[in-house]
Amino acid sequence: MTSSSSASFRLPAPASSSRGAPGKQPELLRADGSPVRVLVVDDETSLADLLSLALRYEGWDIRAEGDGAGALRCARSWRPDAVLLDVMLPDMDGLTVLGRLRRELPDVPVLFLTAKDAVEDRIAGLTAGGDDYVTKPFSLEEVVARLRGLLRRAGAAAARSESRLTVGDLVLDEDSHEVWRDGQEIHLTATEFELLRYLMRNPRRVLSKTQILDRVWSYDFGGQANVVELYISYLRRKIDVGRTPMIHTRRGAGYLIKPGG
Amino acid sequence: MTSSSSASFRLPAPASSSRGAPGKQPELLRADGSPVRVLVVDDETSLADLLSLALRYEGWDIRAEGDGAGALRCARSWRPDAVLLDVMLPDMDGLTVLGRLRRELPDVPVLFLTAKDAVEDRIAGLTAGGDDYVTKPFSLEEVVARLRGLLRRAGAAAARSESRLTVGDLVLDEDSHEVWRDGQEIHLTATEFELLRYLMRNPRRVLSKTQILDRVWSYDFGGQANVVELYISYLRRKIDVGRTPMIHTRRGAGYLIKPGG
DNA sequence: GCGGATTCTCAGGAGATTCACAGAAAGGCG
DNA sequence: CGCCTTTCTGTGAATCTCCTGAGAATCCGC
Repeated sequence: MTSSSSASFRLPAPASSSRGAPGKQPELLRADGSPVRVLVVDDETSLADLLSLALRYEGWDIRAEGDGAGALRCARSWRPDAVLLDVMLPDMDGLTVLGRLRRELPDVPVLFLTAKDAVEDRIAGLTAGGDDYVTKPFSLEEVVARLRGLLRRAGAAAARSESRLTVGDLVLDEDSHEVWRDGQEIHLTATEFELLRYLMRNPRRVLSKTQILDRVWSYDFGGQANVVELYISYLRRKIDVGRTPMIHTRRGAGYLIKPGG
Repeated sequence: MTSSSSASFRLPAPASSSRGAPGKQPELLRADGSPVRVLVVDDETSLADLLSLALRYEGWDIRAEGDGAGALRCARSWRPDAVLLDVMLPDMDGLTVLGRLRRELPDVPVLFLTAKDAVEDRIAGLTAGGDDYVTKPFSLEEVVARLRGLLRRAGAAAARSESRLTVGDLVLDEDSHEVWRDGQEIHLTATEFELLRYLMRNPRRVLSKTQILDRVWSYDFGGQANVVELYISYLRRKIDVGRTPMIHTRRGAGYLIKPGG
């Protein structure tokens, strides 16, 4: 076997200032400092494009393939650090692709994309090796979060401590889905949690309602943009009530979160 | 039993490097600090792949072989710390393989995989020397646990003879299968025990119902995901009744266990 | 082979969550 | 200051998730 080129990841020194990539929190990097490589495999071009765009924005190196053959070719030559794999592909069974992929990249984590109606014929063992999956339709935040989780766990232990986001006295744990403000635990619903995570991953940055909608709600959401206002309101009630507000409105622009004061 | 003929699972193949361990408890290591080596011998590729994947995720170094000849070759050159051996191999009798394996690796523990209808006393004889066995179909948690037990007892683990998991005042002994909450012993059925062990091996981490199903139920389970809810309910009745709850539901995400509070 | 223990399906119900709608409140501008 | 726009939030309904009792099927020890 070829010596595994699987990179171990490390985190750059934590800092609160923005960095190369879009003002995000600490980025995952390969051991040599180059960006993490993610292979996207989906035959629906629109989806693949959407995903590629979003993941690129995370500062990752993205390559997309539309079928199993291409995916395998790419895996072989490009050696990605993670794979985003639609289990329904045109040319070959998703599981076949997976099998060959694993033969090629034994230690690379895979995030599966599955249709929601395929839940019934679930595939045993899909998550057995620490892999994960999301069901369509998904939100981009969800995909990014899961992917980060996989990369984090697949990488060096050093990167493991980083399952928490912190802004001021507000802390969010991505593993346990717990949130604390000033040490006090706060219960959030799934949507509230994803919204807050998105805000906290972009501290001090104005996010428009459209951006939030595109990012936190699933891509097929057809409702009113006003849900964002509603959920911001919910969040405020839970984390800003009676304290120095951290969520701020920029009229005509959007919302942002920043440490109190 | 819904004979969901849907997807028979096919998974990847072996390879020789190790993926970082998950956010697990103490890891087993060899004396020199390198990962423990486990040789998987099974002619059913899908099973061998599934096992390789799961064991690799434990942080172990895995190699897989499909027949007795390959197994012996690998044993000789690679010197594994444990062997996972299907007693039904195409080219030679399981006993023969075992015999030669023993000549090669006298002190290495072996975990047998056997069909459920296999003659029990024959296996009993095989395990006389401190080896162990699991019957197909098995759950990954079971295999991993047994393997950990064997390795621990064989001393490959550098002083890490921890057979107990502790989360708050909840204690689980993997050797005796006993469980205590606040000093009081609690009787659990086999499935309840495995579920609790899985939760306790991943404290403060949200585990989805799919993850739990993939890990705690046997790989051929074709039933409804709602068994997980049921067993969570059983567990709560036994360990959380009238006390500070330790098992928590994260709606839309999964379950997690954490010390009271 | 018998009887209790265990595993699992099914389905009803409780409760949580999501979201639209609409009026109230706040901000901005002439 | 009055008016228009944008944002906030109360209400309620539809939906979804989860919990659990009941009972059938199966396993296991004796």
